[in-house]
Amino acid sequence: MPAALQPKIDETLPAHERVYRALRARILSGGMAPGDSLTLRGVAEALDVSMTPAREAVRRLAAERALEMTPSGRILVPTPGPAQLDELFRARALLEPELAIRALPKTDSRLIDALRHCDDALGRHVAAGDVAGYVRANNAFHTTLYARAGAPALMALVESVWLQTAPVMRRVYGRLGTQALTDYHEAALEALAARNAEALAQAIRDDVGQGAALVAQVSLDLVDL
Amino acid sequence: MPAALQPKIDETLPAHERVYRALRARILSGGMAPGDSLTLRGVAEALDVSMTPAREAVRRLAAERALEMTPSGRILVPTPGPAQLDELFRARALLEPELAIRALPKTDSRLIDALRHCDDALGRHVAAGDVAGYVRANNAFHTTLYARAGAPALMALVESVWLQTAPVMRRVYGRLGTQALTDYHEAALEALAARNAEALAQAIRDDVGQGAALVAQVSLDLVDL
DNA sequence: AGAGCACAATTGTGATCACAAATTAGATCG
DNA sequence: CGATCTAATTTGTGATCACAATTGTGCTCT
Repeated sequence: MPAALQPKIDETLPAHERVYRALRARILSGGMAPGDSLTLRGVAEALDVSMTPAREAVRRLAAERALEMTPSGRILVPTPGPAQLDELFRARALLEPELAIRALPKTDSRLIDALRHCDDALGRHVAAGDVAGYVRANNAFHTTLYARAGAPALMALVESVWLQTAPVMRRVYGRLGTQALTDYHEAALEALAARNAEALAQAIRDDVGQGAALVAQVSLDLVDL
Repeated sequence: MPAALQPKIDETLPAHERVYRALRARILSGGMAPGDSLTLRGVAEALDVSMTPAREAVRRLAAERALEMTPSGRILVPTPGPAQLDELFRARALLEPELAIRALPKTDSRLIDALRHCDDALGRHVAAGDVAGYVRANNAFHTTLYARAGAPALMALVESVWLQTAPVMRRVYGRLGTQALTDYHEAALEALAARNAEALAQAIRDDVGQGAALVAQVSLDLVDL
């Protein structure tokens, strides 16, 4: 378990919240691989808090299915099988177009600029072969768009799914080296600018579908690790 | 905060798990109204545990958005507004047909019998005007069906949504007295027996839509409480 | 050399306590 | 009589500790 767990953390926040955000950011950015194990004392020491807030943060992540606590009490990053990954991408395909459509009427040029900025950064990271940067920019694109929907309940569901898929995606992109990825974000941006709800939904579905296809392609290789 | 918080609890389970299940069951069965407040010491004392496991259980429910912890630290049952209720029923309309369809190929006569049993009990409770019984039977019907899908990731998402809607539904049914409710469960059972996926999905969508309509009908009256 | 076993270290669980912030209650003043 | 300020109480937070179960390790015996 490497250090550098705390990039930029507000000191005034409660300890359990700081731990939660640190772990969450690390999971989303691909800093943890499926099967990795954690200890409460390790997390607590890394973030300089006691065991109590560390436990609360871990249990909160476990409730979001981002971490798993085995009956015996061990804490580990879940290893979703092909069936579970299918569930998760199906949930994305159902929920994310809804969020995008709800964001559409609230879209302005500033949002489109911000999204285009995310997409540019994404393209740069692909060109540079920076997997971590790619994952981060991809997260930023979707999160920025969906946040505009102003739908916290739906957003929470999607974020739980992203937390569950993040560890595998990091591995998937690492395997494929971000090669030959069709950029459906461009299509989404065009639909956004044209105020075309159906085209937007389709672009999101395609983007999710591409992720699902990549995972399916690699998931067979992953079993033998 | 009344007693009778523990109906039937395994003593061997960890304390935090017992507390979680007790609170969860109480929320799902309509035992808590939106805006109700809890205290860690109150929960702990009611279930005869210390504050630590009570806190973990409450925070777990908070992660599932079944409870809310205000910045100042108060614990209360959320009061979703019309916009959030729309989100939640939209999520149900998107996710639950998927679960039903996944349960279809695994359906056998035993499952149909179990579901019909739930539906019968539901009808009895409607006739008797037993709101709590109605809510419980309705939960049992959907949970039994969806569990057959064998899709834990999707199931977790749906359960989070149910936890969020449960407190309002109890109030809604209490207001309407379970009057004149079209029983879409019958249609679902027929589609299940006929192995008709589309009809099944439509029955579920109708059922969810009816719930959404009821909430919309009553939500205006609820603001002035 | 490999399987079985006992001992030691690790680890999650839960209780207790001190503390600070927030809420409530009560008294006082206008 | 009502508003406001103050004090007492309530309440969540987080640290520490003891304990039991699990895990890891090194040794022994075959």
